[in-house]
Amino acid sequence: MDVKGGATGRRGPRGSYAVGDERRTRILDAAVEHFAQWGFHATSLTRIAKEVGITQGGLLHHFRTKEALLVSVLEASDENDAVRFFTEECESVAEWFHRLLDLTAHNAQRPGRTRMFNALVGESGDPDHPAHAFFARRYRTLVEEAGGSLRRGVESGELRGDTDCTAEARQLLAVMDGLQLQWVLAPASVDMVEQLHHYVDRLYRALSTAGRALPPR
Amino acid sequence: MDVKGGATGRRGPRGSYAVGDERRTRILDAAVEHFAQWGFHATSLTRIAKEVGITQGGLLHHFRTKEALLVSVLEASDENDAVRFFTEECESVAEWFHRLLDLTAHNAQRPGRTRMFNALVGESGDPDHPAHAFFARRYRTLVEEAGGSLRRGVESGELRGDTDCTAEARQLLAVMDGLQLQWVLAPASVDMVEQLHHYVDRLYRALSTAGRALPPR
DNA sequence: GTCTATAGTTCGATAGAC
DNA sequence: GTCTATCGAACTATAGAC
Repeated sequence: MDVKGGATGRRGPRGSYAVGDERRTRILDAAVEHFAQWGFHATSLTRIAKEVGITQGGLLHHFRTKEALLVSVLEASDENDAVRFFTEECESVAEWFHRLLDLTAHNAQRPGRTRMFNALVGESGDPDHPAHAFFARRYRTLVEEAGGSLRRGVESGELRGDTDCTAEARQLLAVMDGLQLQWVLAPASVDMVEQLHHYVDRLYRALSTAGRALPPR
Repeated sequence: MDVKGGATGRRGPRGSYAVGDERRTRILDAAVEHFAQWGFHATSLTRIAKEVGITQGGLLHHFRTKEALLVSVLEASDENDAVRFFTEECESVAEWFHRLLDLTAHNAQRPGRTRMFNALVGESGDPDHPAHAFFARRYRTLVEEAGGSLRRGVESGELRGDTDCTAEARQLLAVMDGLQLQWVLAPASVDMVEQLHHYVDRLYRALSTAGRALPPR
């Protein structure tokens, strides 16, 4: 959580940059909503600035360019997502599946971020999109990490030896993303958690050596 | 394939609007690529016009507003997609699954349209987006039709009686959409057809009364 | 059917006052 | 750290000539 420029103030009660940091956070939060609604290209810095009560010039003091703002938003939100839920080691694949359900439940609690990811992932198919490299790398990483979790399950004997871990990882991510697309368009009609549970339940039945449905926590 | 305004000219060799129709088609094709790259809001009519060799004013003769162009693009491409692949009755669920694989293979052959759908679906989570109603209705329809195909399979005895047709339909659409997102970002790393085949194969094994993998065509 | 011209906005980014 | 002012550019849509 670094600060702008070369600030050297130290944190503390009424620390010297506590105010600036809070403004930064408010900008990031507003930016999420705007990227969600407009995508990157059509998002207006002026509108974001107005929302947090400053001018466009004032906003550019915190983020030098529109693209820098995008990068900050993506990095800040990914840190609290995939890293927290995906990367951590799990004692079992079953537990890891439950973590994915937790993540999905969490996403349903913050429509802004979920909608933003839908909008930006879709846009960033264009190789010239400023987030293209970010999302390409993100999926590569997520497939590797999810695949690794499954592979450990194979090695521990929890999953069958003929499991195609990479393919299953990709498929799992696809289901989660696809459910998010449908949920954003009709939140009342789609229960993401229930749907994903339905999926991992059958998946566990197919892949586990026990051949049983996903055990509860 | 109706024409602009209230044109009443009849088609024929050198028909009165054959030229205009071809221009219209070229505009629509170009628009697909631009909506794919920029989404709706950030797409520029001037750039589309330049691509087909006319001016922005000339383009607006064929489509009175940007939004009218979007609607035309969506309606034209949906007609040749879901309707052709999804709606038709199938003699069996197995055959219907093979049709979905055909559709996926078809989508892999036209990255422009596939990317456009990714970009617009993501953007249209915003209720104010000009395509929001279109996509909300589209998923409602597709879930109904896909669910209907499965339900006929239950009634014919091909699928188990306890199949949750609506949930399976939603899940199937989610997998297809999610795979498209990953494929657009890394076409060389993701084989959509193979991945979907992997999915429907297991799905058929789980849902069919025979309990066997998807039979080949 | 396509052009030019233009009205009326809005945009990202820079520069400098305070 | 925020503001004002401003530049240069792009945008949608309209109006009217040909």
